[in-house]
Amino acid sequence: MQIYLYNSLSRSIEEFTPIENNTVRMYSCGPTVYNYAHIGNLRAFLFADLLQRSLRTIGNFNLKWVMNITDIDDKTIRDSQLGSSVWLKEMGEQTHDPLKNLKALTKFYENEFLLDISKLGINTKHFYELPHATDYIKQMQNLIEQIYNKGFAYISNGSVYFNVAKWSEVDKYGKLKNIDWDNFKKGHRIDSDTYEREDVSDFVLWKQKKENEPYWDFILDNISLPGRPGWHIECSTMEYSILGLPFDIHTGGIDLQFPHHEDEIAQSKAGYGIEPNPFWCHNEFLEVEGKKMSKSFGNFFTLRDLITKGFDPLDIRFSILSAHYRSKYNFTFDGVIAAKKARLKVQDYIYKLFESTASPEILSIPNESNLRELVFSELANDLHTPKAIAKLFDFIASFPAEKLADSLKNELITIFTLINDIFNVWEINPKKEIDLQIPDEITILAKQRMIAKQNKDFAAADVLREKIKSLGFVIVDKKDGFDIKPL
RNA sequence: GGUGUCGUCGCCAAGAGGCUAGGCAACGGUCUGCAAAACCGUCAACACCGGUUCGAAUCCGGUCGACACCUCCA
Repeated sequence: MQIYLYNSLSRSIEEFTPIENNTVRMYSCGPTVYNYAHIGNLRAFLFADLLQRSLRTIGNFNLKWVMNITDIDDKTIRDSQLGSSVWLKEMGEQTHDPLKNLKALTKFYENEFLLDISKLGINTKHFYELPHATDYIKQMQNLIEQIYNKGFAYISNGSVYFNVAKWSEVDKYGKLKNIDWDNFKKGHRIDSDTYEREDVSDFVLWKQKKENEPYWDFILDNISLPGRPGWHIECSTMEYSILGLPFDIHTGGIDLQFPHHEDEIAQSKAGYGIEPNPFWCHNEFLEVEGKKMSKSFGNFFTLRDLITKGFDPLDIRFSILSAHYRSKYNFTFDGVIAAKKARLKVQDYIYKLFESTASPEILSIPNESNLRELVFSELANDLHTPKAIAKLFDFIASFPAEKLADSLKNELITIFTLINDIFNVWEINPKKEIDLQIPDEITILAKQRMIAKQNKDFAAADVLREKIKSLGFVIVDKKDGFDIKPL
């Protein structure tokens, strides 16, 4: 099926076709590993996952999906410095080597990050590579050198800056976002580095080392510049080194449009001479209770915070997928609970597909109600998950599982398997009878209740049911007996 | 200050000139001793004020409100 995607470059929905045959090369801006990922971060990764799964399943493309791990920046350096108050003992002993400390901290959070996204239903086997910025220092220096040699960079106080004014003579700077440069310069941008730049819009390619910071040697134009890379240069370099230029799609949060992605385009084009990628896809932000997530509002949640509160990561995945990726999503606990119920409703339907129908009433499904077409055509239209889900619910209501002929059920199992290759929140299996350990105490109370019930002493029966409930179990009456389930 | 997005039923969330989106909740029913679950059914909304139009949530202007970006940020 042809896939259409909104492209931030053209600000419109475009037909997507890969540059090279049937393989899509996609780069996603990944995490800076200085802390646990929060749900806002995770929305961006869930969006990238939705996109790559849709391309695989609906577009039938092979995927080369690359996501970088930023393991060097101001925050990772700050938090890994000797004596850091946020150093955890799980990271090991700190040393006097700043680079070793940096690696220990970032490795720890990288592992936690990979665990988190796995819980959210992202299959880490889908990644072609998860490159680390610190493994590409040489390549970054090489790119900086090319930019410098072509005259689009200058050295100032031991750092190297990109010359935006110079570059603007050659190509547009501001492709992804309209910037009012006159007012931009008047704006309250405050940066300690400002005075070292020729112009506030210039950005750093290479930062001079400071005391007790990790650094790499770098000789540019016969000048020794011990330091570390700027933030934007890493993506340009890794895209080039791993995927090659131009590649197909670049994803990231909408906040990265400017300056990060704008700077990436400028760097790649200035240095390598190639516009990096034709498609830019950005996801909107997630808010919590209608507000930007921030620690001061008390609405800042990491995935593990939510798991501690009893939320299932798959329900978080489904709740985030229930909003379109380009609209703000208002994350609320009630929303996750509603998503859970909706998700389980579909799950129950899937379970029923594995049960045989004794006297089926529905023997065929008309072509216009083909579930695969209904759902995939919505997803193919700029990943419209809310509509896809609505179509799914319409279908379930129109074709109840208990009325379907077995042959239809088998077809639907195949279709649900495909749909779940994208959503990845359901089990495409018969319902498993879970062997729960019911405490003897509960079983005894339940038996007492059944006896009271048989004696028509319903008052006593209700008291016993309440007692069982207070102990965390619920009694479900059946024709001749009862089931005990955890609350 | 500049730029942009958005205000849709109790909640979440689609729609972008005429055609019931959907989910959760609520209410009624089937089932049950009563429940729970499940299933069936009901229900409603387009921030405000003007304008364009035969017709406006949808287009235009204004007002109010929310949020974001311009600084590290998904």
